[in-house]
Amino acid sequence: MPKEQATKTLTCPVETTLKIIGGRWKVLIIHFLLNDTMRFGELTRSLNGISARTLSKQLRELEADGVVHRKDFGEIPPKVEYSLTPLGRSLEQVLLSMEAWGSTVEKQRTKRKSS
Amino acid sequence: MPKEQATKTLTCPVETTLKIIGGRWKVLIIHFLLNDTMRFGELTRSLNGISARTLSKQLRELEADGVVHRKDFGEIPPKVEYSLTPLGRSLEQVLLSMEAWGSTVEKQRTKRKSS
DNA sequence: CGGCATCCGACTGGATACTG
DNA sequence: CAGTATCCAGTCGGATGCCG
Repeated sequence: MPKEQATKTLTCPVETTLKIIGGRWKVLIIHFLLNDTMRFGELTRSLNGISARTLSKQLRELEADGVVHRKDFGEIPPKVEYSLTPLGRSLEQVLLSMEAWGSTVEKQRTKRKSS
Repeated sequence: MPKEQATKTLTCPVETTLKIIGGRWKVLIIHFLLNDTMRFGELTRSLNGISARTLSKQLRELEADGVVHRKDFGEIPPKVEYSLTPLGRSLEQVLLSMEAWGSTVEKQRTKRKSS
């Protein structure tokens, strides 16, 4: 039985960050959770096309890395809420700088196409 | 002949950034090139353990994405220098914020271990 | 509703050998 | 020196089906 374990520390903090947020849907998940606490089903609908297994895995990894908090209400029918930890919320600055840079790349590409 | 093509634009600028710098060695390559223009062999030695094929591929991708500039001197023996484009240099802010966040993660992990 | 188990295909990156 | 060609292994994420 493989116990969930947090991403291994690499030599460089930048790579640590990359390992944690580098998953296919992770920045999107974080993006949504920055606005709201959300349930599993809400996330499934927001992340158009993600499968339950994949969403589950990404969330467990984020949880293991201390970015996401999982609150299980232990009810029937099941109810689980996901939110960001303080560490997760502190990722906003990183995402903002990445978004700013990504935007300049996209602008540059548009210019190249029209030239 | 498979033409090198830049990473496809995704819905979100953050994912664009991730696609471009998400490769196994890319942030390290950028890190070194922020300090210096470097030759292929220098990079090989700096990135301990990377194979020629892998380094070549990562560099071509970074070049296709407009981050790295490749200058071939066309001499025998071959001499090629790699440097960052202005766009590549503008990544420094992104790497700094990622490094800052990654450091806090590592500190937190250390605390957890010692508790 | 919120998962987990199983199976699987695609992609990435590594090892090795060879070349202009 | 700076690659390319070939082959291969590990990982990631998707599809599907089942369950409490």
